[in-house]
Amino acid sequence: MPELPEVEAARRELEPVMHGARFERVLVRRPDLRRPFPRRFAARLSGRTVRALTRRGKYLLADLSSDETLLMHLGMSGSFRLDHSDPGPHDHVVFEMSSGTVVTFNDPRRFGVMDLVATLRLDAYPALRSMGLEPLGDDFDGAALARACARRRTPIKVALLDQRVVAGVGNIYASEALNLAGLSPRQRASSIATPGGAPKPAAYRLAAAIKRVLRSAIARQTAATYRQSRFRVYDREGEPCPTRGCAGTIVRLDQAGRSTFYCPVCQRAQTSIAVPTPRSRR
DNA sequence: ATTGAGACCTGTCGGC
DNA sequence: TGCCGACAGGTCTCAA
Repeated sequence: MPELPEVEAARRELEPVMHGARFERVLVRRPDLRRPFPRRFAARLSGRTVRALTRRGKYLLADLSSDETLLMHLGMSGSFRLDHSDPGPHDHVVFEMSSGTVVTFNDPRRFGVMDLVATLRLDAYPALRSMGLEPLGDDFDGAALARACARRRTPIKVALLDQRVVAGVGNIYASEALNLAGLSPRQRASSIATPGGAPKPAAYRLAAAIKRVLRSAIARQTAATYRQSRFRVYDREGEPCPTRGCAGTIVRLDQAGRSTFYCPVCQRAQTSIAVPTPRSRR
């Protein structure tokens, strides 16, 4: 489930019941997710008020009145539920909020994370410290993307999954954005930048495609209609490429152990890697 | 310093 | 029907 759009959708769902509310009771029904919970987890939350609920990449951040921040990551299979049903299997954490709502965290695979850190030291939190720009932020554009990709020799698809390059993009939307931008997932990340790190046109197209794909996914998530999302290429091996005028067929390929879906016709590696560019300075 | 492979954990789905 | 392997939208660590 959770890449940036899904996490943002969760944030928007939780915000009304958590923002300004107090943790009345915290139930930890299992001592660990991907990592053990921080010590005295429930006690440190109880009685605290949520001053703000924000998102950074795939993390949800609850700013607490105790000057600590609750970090939540959904991993591969995490989700929140707002109801009063009895806890079932894989319901690992239950928050009873003063707003009257019960927030239940469910995570079958337990790749999720819950952590507490002093808000003043939030920036030093390892996963956040090295995290790249927010793709929906104003400062993320072709130039920023090119800078982040310059000098990376991995395939561009693999680079997009690296949270240090762009925050919040995962396996689905990496494939989606590359298709929309008409870029091959196999070309080197550095191929969208000049040797000096300046953006090539592909960098602008890709940055715009990332924004567009994420925004439309958020809109779909937020829509009350719970219909299964339709993807351009993800999980569509053998189907026709959605690009207008393209007669290609989606293929699947393995990159760094993850599935990539793309159209070999309209996503041909543009530039054969080394396009000699005129003298450029660093 | 990068990069790839393996590990973590559980559920589901397709094939035999 | 039932079993078994392959695979799943994410990180983290380790070794080359």
